[in-house]
Amino acid sequence: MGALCDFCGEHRSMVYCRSDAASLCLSCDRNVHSANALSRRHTRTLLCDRCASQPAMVRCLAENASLCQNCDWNGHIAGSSSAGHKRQTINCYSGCPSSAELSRIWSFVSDIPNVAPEPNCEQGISMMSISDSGVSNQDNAAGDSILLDIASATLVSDIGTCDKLLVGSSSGAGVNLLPLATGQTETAGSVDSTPDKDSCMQVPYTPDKDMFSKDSIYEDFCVDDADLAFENYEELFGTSHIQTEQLFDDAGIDIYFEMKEAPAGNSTESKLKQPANSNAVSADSGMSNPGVKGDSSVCTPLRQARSSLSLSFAGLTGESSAGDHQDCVVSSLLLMGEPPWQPPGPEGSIAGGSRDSALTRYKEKKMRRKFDKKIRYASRKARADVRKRVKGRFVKAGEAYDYDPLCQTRSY
DNA sequence: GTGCCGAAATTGGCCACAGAAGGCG
DNA sequence: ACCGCCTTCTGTGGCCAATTTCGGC
Repeated sequence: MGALCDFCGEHRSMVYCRSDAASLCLSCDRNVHSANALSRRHTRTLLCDRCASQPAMVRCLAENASLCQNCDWNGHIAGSSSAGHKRQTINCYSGCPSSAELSRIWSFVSDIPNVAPEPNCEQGISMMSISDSGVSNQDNAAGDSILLDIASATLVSDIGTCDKLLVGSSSGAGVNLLPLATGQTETAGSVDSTPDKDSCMQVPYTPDKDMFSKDSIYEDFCVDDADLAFENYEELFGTSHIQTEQLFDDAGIDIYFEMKEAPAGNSTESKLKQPANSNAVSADSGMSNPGVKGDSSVCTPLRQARSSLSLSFAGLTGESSAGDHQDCVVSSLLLMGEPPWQPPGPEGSIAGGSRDSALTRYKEKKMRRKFDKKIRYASRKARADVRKRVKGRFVKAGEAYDYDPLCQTRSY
């Protein structure tokens, strides 16, 4: 740490605002994000203790440090002595929490400076959205009520509940949980840190057996539920049905059913696939970069999936909450290196039947949706249905055609 | 285990045009 | 503020070429 606040340049930065792409001290964080309702929606998280430039994804309990994906990966790379460190997720928050509220929730952060209450910020903790999930929730059974609330909400966090957490609030403190912005999984319990959401590799982690031994976690992963997030998203932002459909198209999710079968211990390959930048947006940019296209040997399906993802959200960047949701929901679902319901390694091995079941359900739903394609303009469809074609292409009225949908005849 | 090759599967683009949307007087 | 005219943009389905994946050797 030690980087200065991007805003005031005086105080040590503590949190990272993804929407602003800025590291801020707590004081400036409150000032900046109390300006208006939109800025209050910016999701922030702790700054990485190691590089002090990226948002922290996990808290390493052994090192007592908040780490971004890159640093987490570098520090807990497979095979290293620290690979078994227990880690917990650090999710993002929004609103204008006071320093007291922050210190209450980020109990592991000992040096939260005092920040004067921001008069413009009417909503403090009630607006705040933070999730401090993981083992500490279980270990600190006597924690305060907020932590317990968070814990209870997080412990049930699977894909199916993700969207609920996003829009709802847990009981009591009214804390809204926001999934972490980048590839961090929503997996509760000990963190299965996924430093490389860009590749199909496996990463070291310390699984909470209780979490993953429950078949129900995997069994309950329901694409229907996951889809809900995107359907709601569509309702909120008007994205076309087809686009949302593409989010979970074959390449988009099938890779998560398939890739877990990849060898987990191939550190060489993993290294090769590790992105230079763990930032989700950057990673996506890289994917859309034509220069990357040449590398067809690396996880092509993933690239395709993410390509469609970036297209789907092409118009939703910027300051809006949509961008935040893109980060927090979509990224966490699709950009993570592995599916949250499937921890790597033997301990995470789930009965093949459950996996097949999930895969089957997904495929069935996908087929349904393909046939359920929404037609926005029935009149256009009606016209297209009767329009004459040449090799599938529409032809001008009166010109020669080789296919007439009405009578299947040719004009020549 | 690896590489090559052909087959199969998937993807994206093209076409014309009615109607929606927006700008302008 | 409302209206009419004009221009631009969008979406629709079938086919095909290009690309990717898969399986056999």
